[in-house]
Amino acid sequence: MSSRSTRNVKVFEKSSGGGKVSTSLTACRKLRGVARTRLVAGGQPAPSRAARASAATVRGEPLRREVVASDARALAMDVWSAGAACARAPAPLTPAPTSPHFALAFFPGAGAGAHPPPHRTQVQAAEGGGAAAGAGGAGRAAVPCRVCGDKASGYHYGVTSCEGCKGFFRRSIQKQIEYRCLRDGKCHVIRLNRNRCQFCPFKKCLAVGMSRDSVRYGRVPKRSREGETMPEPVRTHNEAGVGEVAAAGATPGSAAPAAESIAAMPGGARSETTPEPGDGDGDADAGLEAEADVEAEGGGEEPAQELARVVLAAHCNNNTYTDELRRSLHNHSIIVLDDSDNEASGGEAASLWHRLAARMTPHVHEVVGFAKRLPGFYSLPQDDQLILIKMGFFEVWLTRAARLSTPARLVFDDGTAFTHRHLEILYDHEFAGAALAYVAALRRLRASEQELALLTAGLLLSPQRAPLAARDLVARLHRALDDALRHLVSSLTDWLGVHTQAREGRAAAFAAAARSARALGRRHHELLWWPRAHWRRLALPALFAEVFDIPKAEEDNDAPLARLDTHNSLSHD
Amino acid sequence: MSSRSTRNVKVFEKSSGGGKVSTSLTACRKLRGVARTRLVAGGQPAPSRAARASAATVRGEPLRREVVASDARALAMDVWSAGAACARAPAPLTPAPTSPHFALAFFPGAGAGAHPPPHRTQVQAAEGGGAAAGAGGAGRAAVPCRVCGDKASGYHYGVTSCEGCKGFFRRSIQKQIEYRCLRDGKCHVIRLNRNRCQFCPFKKCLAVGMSRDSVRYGRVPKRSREGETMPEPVRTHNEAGVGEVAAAGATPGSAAPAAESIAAMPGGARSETTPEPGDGDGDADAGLEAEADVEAEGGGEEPAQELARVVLAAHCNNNTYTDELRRSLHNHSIIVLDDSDNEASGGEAASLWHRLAARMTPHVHEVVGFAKRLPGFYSLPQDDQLILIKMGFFEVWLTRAARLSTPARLVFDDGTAFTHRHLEILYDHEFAGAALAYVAALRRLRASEQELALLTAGLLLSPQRAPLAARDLVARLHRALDDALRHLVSSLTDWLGVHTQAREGRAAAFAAAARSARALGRRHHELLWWPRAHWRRLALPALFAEVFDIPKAEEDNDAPLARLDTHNSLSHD
DNA sequence: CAATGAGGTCACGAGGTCAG
DNA sequence: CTGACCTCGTGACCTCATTG
Repeated sequence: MSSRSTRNVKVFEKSSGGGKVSTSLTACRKLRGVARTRLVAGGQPAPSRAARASAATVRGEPLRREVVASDARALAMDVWSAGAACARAPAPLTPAPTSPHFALAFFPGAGAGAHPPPHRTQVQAAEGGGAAAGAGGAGRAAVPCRVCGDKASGYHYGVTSCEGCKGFFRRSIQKQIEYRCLRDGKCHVIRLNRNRCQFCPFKKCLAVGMSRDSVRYGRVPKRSREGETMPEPVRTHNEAGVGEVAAAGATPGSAAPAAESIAAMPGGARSETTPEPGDGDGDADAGLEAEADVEAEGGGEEPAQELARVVLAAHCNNNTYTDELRRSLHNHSIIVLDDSDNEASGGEAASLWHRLAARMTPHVHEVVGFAKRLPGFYSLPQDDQLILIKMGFFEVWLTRAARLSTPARLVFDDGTAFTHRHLEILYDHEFAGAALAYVAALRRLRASEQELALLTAGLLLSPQRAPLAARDLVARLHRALDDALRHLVSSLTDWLGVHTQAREGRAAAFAAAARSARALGRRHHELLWWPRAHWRRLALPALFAEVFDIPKAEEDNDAPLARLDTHNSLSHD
Repeated sequence: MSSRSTRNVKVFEKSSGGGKVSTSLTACRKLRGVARTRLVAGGQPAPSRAARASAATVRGEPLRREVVASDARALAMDVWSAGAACARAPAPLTPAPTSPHFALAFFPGAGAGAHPPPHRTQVQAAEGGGAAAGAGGAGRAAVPCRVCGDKASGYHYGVTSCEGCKGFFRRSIQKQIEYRCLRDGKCHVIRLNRNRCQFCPFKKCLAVGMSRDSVRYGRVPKRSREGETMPEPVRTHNEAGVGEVAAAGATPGSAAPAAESIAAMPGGARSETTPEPGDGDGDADAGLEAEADVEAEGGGEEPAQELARVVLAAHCNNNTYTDELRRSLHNHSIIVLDDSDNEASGGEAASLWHRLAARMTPHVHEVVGFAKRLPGFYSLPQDDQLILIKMGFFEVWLTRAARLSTPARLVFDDGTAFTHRHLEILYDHEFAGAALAYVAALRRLRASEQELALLTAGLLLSPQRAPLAARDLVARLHRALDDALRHLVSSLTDWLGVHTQAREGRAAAFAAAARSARALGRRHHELLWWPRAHWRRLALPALFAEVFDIPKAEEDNDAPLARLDTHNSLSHD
């Protein structure tokens, strides 16, 4: 069967719907692992493409690295288990209906019995040398699945993963299966035992950032193909325009954290399972490097700048409300929700809550990812981490959303907008006004990416949150962030030749913004009484419900996150 | 054969007949693997290029396929859909997949993944200057794709668009794929979710003016590089009898069924079948986006200009009464119908009706194509679409024909002319005079192509047409067109340094022309009593009869205009 | 020639399939 | 149920025709 005949078959099939063609595949397939590219290349007229292709296609053979991975993990665990353990037990003041699982979902490390290793250093050192950085060759070792460590087959649902986890995740989502762990919900997910339990692996999938929304279609963007690992435009130092420059540099990674780096993910933190970014480093986001640096030594730079850099990276890699998105939305219509469907007692409110939840929920992931990459966050007790996220989410989200919004409406990343009226229905008149005012004020500030990063980080790490077990630590972290922000502002305005007063003014403005945000956050939590009261009828997305402590469908109190992002268009009854 | 018949979840449908795709997916499914499996034997999965290529390259014969959503339930997690679409059982954990039947019946559609915010091409942006809204002229970073907002890579098919939308549109046209929306056909198309649905993005493509006929070779006219000015969609090529030449060298395909129905047209589009019985009028929608509200901060074009651009594109691509044609006709003799053959009671009239129909019918295609590309037209209920076309056709046609005509005769594109006397025979004395007067008035206006486009668009989208279900929407659309025309007129006259009065005068003149046209249209429909009464003897062209609601030869009385929707208007020829 | 857009190419990932 | 494998739509790039 020559290629031609195959073609014909194809054609034929194409038109009628048959399912063949594979014939020729068989032939090719045999050779594949060896040098399929080569073959193909030979026949192709375009040399350049062939070259590119081969470089891209040829992948090492399945390489068993579990051992390595395990080892690394074990190491990390040892180092951290102590602290983690301590932290977890004592916290008696859990917020509302916090289910341990919620925590687990976000902090897979805990599930494994230890905290994720903030110190990637060791791991990376060990791994990095061997794989990526190594000899200049393009020889990249098999990339590990971020969920189970098996050999990844590609980038699926936003995460470098294997066929198994990919399929598992797909099925879970499609069929909306609810899982439950027979054990303690802390199974360690690795290839060897990933089928023992479904709940834990699924949880892990989510934890590492799998989401149907994190799809990357089409061929991989840039290179990352070429052999040499060109040290990305790593900004060695913070120059005057730090904020801007950094933003520019890191944004591509953030808008597409997923796409760009095979290693990095929006979900943020890498879990203990994946010891290292593998090849991803080449185009891995600067953020990782920054973080690594910090942990490693943090030498050279000023602490404040260093912190700012890390926070910026965390921000850029976990935020989809980018300027770019704003720009693209500007050129299109903003869709104001229609008020068509509703009426009935609270019908409209219910509808709005659904809409709101649908658009807000995806960002929970981002904020969590962001939090996880904030220096020191990991060292907090688990419960504190949860509290901070639950209490700070709205504030951070609103602050980010301000970028797309206008004084008249809150605009989401899909272009839909909530007007004052909508907010009024959801919350109340005062709140609606206050929220929009906050947004407007923030916009007037024209905060840079760097400033936003520090501001939101500060909102998240607020020591005055209710019952924090490690309030002192949080306070310390917060102060550091605050200093960094002030430092940044003054250095910037300084650079711009602004008077001291103006400088102070800007710093004060940020402080005021933070206060406003926190006030809004508090009020927001109070106003959640409505959805809490109507939770049964609302059936909001699980994750949304979790963050805001809204009771959710009774049945599975165990597998809360199972439905994560499986938000659904609910019933209108 | 069996192997052929089993494909995926895709169901194929032969061209015409508004075939429904209701065939069961399930049925097809099981068989499939059998035929295929064995190939696997070989070994590794080789993305055999040969196979791939054939699949991609071959332009199969015209084959219409309906891509059906593989899993309707997938939308469960749709975060983007505003209104929850299918209300599934309230039970949150229903693992039960929606019955395929259900899915097909209501939400047959393309299942697709989501698009993440992945990669952002390395934008050289680098500068963080304030977002000077608008006129800055200075280096405007990345121009956005008019379809999805992504970074545009150029001007494709008549629209500034990105590689993705460009490729998507090309494939859609080449393969003549029929899409369906899983939801309500109102998905907001943006980069982030453009892959979730195919129907809506395609609709959007058409809505913003994409057309294969809008080819523009060579470098872009002048500026427009950033400034966004609408350069006349050059209509470079347009062979003689253009009508709608079978563009695409592709589709050497078999004999394409001569689309003899209002349905088929190049501007082609598919309309959403299954108009929700409930809210036929549907509110705003994608099509509207073109003229929908634009965020206050201003961004891209003025809504009016945007609308004008789209309408102009639609006009230029669906009108053979061009200036060029006028010029070429000038160099030849206008053929005045001779009165030789006739006599007999009405003999002459019958003959004239035939001649008229023969020359007018081809333009039905054009007007339909034009209508289909008017922003918002798609969102109208099917019945309204039909009504508007039926009622507006004559007016639009006459307005267009004015270009070739003279105060004494109506000239068709083949050079034949109908004098007052002819018209008198066909209609009546008053009408003949009025029609010629209208033509004369219009000629005196010396309307530009852009003005003509907006004028005719306004004629088509007249809210006062009889029983429109979505009269409000039509009214809105009409107002937008009206505004655009007024805006155009004033800006133009302004530019020419004309006095305000003259400006007003011109705007008023167009308004008057529109009124005249509509009056003529109404009268024309009344005067159709004659051909309606003599339909049996006349045996006029089906399409002609269809537009004017004249009984026609028995054949298919069933699906007269019904074919409008089911038809894939993209088939050329 | 350079610029530009149509169209082709083909790696890539979603999602389906079906032995195991 | 799992997961290796398959098909196909996607979209970043590439080639080529056209035009200033």
